[in-house]
Amino acid sequence: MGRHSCCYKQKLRKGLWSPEEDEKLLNYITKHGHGCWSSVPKLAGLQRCGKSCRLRWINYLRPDLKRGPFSQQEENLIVELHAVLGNRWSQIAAQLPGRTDNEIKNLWNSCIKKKLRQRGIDPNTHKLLSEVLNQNIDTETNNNNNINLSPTYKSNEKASEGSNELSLVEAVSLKHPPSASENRFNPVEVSSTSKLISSKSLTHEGSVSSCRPCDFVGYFSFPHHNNQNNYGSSSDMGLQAVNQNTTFSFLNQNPEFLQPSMSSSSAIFTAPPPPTHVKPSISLPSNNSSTWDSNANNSNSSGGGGYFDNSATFSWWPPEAVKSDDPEEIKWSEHLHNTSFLMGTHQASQPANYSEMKPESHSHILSNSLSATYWHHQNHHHHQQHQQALQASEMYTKDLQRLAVAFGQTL
DNA sequence: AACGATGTCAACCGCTAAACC
DNA sequence: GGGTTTAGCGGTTGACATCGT
Repeated sequence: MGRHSCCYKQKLRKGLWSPEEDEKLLNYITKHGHGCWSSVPKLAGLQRCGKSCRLRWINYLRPDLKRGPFSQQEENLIVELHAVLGNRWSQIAAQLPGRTDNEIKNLWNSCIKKKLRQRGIDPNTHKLLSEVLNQNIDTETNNNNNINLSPTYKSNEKASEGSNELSLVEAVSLKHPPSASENRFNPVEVSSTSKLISSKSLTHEGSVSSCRPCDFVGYFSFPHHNNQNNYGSSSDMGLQAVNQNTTFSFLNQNPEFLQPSMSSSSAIFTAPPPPTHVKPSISLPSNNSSTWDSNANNSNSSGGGGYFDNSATFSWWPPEAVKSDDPEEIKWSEHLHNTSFLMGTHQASQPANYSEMKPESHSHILSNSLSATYWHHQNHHHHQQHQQALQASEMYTKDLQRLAVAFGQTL
């Protein structure tokens, strides 16, 4: 770990925070609020730079932080959100109250990525690794055919690395849209989620070899677009980006639209009707349900009645990943009929009190304030959801406009 | 018990965009 | 309009913990 340039100049402390420092910062912000971060350390009597104080507050001292390990449902949600948002950790964190972007990023890099790879899923694209391999071969083929990518796209290539943003193959498909009969790199597919949803794996009433969140995003969000073959307006794109965020809550609330009659390695899905109303973004527990904490704590309970409980009854892991001789795992796979997406391993549910799981110097403060701050989450989240939906809309519109510029298209 | 490999996570770095002057 | 400051974000690092031999 290095030191901020400002820390060098002022010979400020670096590294781990001591309990005394935490207490100073906590006391100061509790009394005065943070105001301008650069002035906080001086006023709080800390030998730290403002940036360091801000980070410490956001990632550790903030009273509304949820402590303890991630529940299975939280992990599933992160995977779902990552399939849509890519490495936009702050936006993902915004959907998980009490979790920080740093925490989620760490979890992703240390744990979830590994789990996905173990199950043959590319964590960057959320596609089967074999599919990704095929795409790379396609890409090479296209490159050999002298398809020139504009500098604009190339400059974004690194940015989209590690995310599910438009892949090279997808971008090329915009430049060279296939015929309707081919329907392989359908622009609609790109517009729906900034992800390619291969007609090979999802058809209107087709057999799919694997069922992944990214597939359902495009499919259930915009089934009425299936036969379109135009690029749509930029405003359409924005709306679709918003719709895309509705997909998971739509699925969670309408599991009947996912009726996988699992037979060996394939499942048949019937097409759902288009959503009749749009509920922006991933939903949090409603006011009628118990708190987030109780939902998380009930991760192993099938009848909790919260955000995660009406989940779809399918798994997006390759079937072989589910098969196991271990009775415990078999039992777990049965349990998953009542859960959202299968993360594979049977992890312990959240303890009743997070602070008990991970004793911290300020755990008593954090746990005491948790329930109080949850009210704040509940009451402000609808507004937050709306803002995030708008942001997502703008974000995808920008991405698509960038690509449009790159390929001389008008969106 | 010792040691290296691996995993976890808090904290830092560098960058960007917005706000401010 | 341009320079500076600030806030925020994602990538990376490194200390520490745990595991395996």
